[in-house]
Amino acid sequence: MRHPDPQKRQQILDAAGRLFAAGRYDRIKLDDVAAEAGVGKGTLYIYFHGKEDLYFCLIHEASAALIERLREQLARDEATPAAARLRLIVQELVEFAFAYPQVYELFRTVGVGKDDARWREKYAELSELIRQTIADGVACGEFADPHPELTAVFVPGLVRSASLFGPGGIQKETLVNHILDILLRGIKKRGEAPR
Amino acid sequence: MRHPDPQKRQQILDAAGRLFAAGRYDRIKLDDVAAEAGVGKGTLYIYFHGKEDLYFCLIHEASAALIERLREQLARDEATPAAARLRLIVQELVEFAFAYPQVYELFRTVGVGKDDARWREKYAELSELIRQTIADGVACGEFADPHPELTAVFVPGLVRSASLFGPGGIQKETLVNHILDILLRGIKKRGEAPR
Amino acid sequence: MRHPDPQKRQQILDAAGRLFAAGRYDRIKLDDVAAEAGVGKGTLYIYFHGKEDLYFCLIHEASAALIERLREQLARDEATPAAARLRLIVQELVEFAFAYPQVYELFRTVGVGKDDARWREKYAELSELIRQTIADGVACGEFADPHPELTAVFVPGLVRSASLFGPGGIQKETLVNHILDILLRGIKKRGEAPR
Amino acid sequence: MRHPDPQKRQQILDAAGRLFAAGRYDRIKLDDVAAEAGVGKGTLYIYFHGKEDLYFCLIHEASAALIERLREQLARDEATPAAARLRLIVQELVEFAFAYPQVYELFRTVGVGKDDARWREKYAELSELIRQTIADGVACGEFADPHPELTAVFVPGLVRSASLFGPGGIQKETLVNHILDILLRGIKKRGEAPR
DNA sequence: AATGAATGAGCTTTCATTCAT
DNA sequence: AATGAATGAAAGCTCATTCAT
Repeated sequence: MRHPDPQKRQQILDAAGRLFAAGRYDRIKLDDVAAEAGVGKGTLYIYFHGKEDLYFCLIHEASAALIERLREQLARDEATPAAARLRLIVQELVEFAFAYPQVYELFRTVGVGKDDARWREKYAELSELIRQTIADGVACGEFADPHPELTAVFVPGLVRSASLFGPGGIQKETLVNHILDILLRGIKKRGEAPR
Repeated sequence: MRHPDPQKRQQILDAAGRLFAAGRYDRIKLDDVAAEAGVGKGTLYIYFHGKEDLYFCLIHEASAALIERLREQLARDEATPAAARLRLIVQELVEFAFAYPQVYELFRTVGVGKDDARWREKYAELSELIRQTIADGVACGEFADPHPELTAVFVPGLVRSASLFGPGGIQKETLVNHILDILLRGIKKRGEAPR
Repeated sequence: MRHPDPQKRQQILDAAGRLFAAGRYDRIKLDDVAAEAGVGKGTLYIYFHGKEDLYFCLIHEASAALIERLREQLARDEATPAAARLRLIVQELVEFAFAYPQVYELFRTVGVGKDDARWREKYAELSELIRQTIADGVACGEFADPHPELTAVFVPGLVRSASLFGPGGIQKETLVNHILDILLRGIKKRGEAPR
Repeated sequence: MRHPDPQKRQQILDAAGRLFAAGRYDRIKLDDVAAEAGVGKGTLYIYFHGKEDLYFCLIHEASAALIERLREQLARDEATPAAARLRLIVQELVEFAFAYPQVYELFRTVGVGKDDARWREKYAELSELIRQTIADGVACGEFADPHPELTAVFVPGLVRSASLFGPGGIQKETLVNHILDILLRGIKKRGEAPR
């Protein structure tokens, strides 16, 4: 598996992304992927081992890109309070969900079979990034969370729920704020601030 | 499509549930479903229109059952505070996720294409149930939530995230508590306890 | 194969006749035959060995009826000239084709494989009847025909061609006359009447 | 449905012709057609939409070829008397029936359902060709025929009857002559030749 | 005798993969 | 390297036939 022309490889991944995001794995024909990418069907097999491989490469590279962005963002603002860093993460996730709804939709399609080792690994990376942020917040007394590793998996889950099932036409800003509201303060009405 | 023997129909649904939950839609052969159900292949077509129909009936009836249970529970405790009712919902969802992990896993696999109208409808019912509960809490001054319809879709999302990606071996109790903690109070450390 | 209720048997044959005449053998489902006949599917197997048997019984009995009628007619008019007897045959065939277009249509569907021994036998009977009539005409100097056995198979062929492919809305009378015209005198214009 | 290799398409049609002519439509398996043609089963679907399409293409192209030949023959002998032209037609039909008994047999199997529009159209073309020839003969005083359009459908019918049900081992020559005898002069014995 | 639910062999069709060009 | 015609394994589905009731 040499990849003589990285640009053509990307062309194929883009096409595949568009199609896989739009329909179920088993309904996407490689014929269509090839057509959408504007290459011959045989060419797919020069750049990928087969349908499954193409699919997982797609998922893998999309999530790698997302994580990469997140890391960069977080690295830039290392000193800020944990809540701000969490906001950054949520913002980035929402941003991503709006910018590449197909890819976000893709994530949803991933099975949890053993095939998906590569994807689970990426997901674990993402969770860990979030968990660390929360754990930092706890360490510095900003957060109180007995199960940061659990809360961590909630974060992308909230974004996902909202973009899949939430009311249509919602604003990014609104969504980010609401997720953070819930995440940070819950919905329980506070007693009057103690005098 | 008459259904002469409802028991046999259920037999098939059960078998299908087991298989579909364990693997991807396109890898499940109707041959296997028939074998698992202990019926002939043709029999499947007496009770269902085909593979797709079997699949969606499965989803639909599973979620209908879940919603039914929820409604019953909520009806029984109409008077309790909203927080208690929310706990009931989360408990029920978690219970369900642990009791029928296959079905919960099934939900994940549902496409969002137009085919799934029947399923979206069920999902909407579930969300509405939750939204109403939150809205009630807001009405009686117990909750403060500017977007109950958004929060509503978060609730099953949290359960899903936890059961799919959460740390293995977690206790139902712990999970319910943590979800409610987040949902009600968030993770932000409160100011000093009021004197 | 006992036939406990001859009337029910006929009921089935009638229904089958209607359906087989309307469509290709392989497109007719025994389900439909049973429904059309107003009996259970299993009942078909009490009166017939199976689909093939039902089909051939149908053909066989229909042609037997036709031949029976022909024989009766011919027996009644034994003394008439051969041309008149031939007219009788053509009339009867046309009559039959108009009265039971389904059955006539059925004849068309018969395969010529070895399965059809029973039908070929019936067809041979019909041809022989005609051949004999022609041969009689030759014997008494009324006809001149070097190949009566060939002419004999032409006769039902002409009726068939006309009813299958002939112009729609044709009158029985016209058809009979034209067939006899051709058969007896051809289309060649006679030279001026001698002298 | 592109047809990249017309030769392979013909290969398949030939194989299909051999098989369909030998047995009933529903007993012919595409597996066998593929094997007979020496191609993979999937290849059939590159060149045809499916079994039905293959079948009708077969019928259509065979009759198109027959009609083409006829037209050529007739064009060559435009000036000859109508009787000679009719002989040409019968000769050609008989020739065809002997050369491609399968195809002739095929014609018989065609349903008269609405599917067969394409075939009926071809059949109409053939009839019209014959009708025109007869009408010409009538116009120039050679024939007397009050229903040329009816006589026209008789012509292929005669060939068919003979080849399907006629006595085995008959000579082409004999058949052609007998058909023409009947068609032109009938079987009625003429009065004594005019002195 | 009559039924129709159940069956499963066997069909048509699809599509990931290969490979000659 | 790139292609797309060819392939055939494997799938979904049908329906003649059976058989418990």
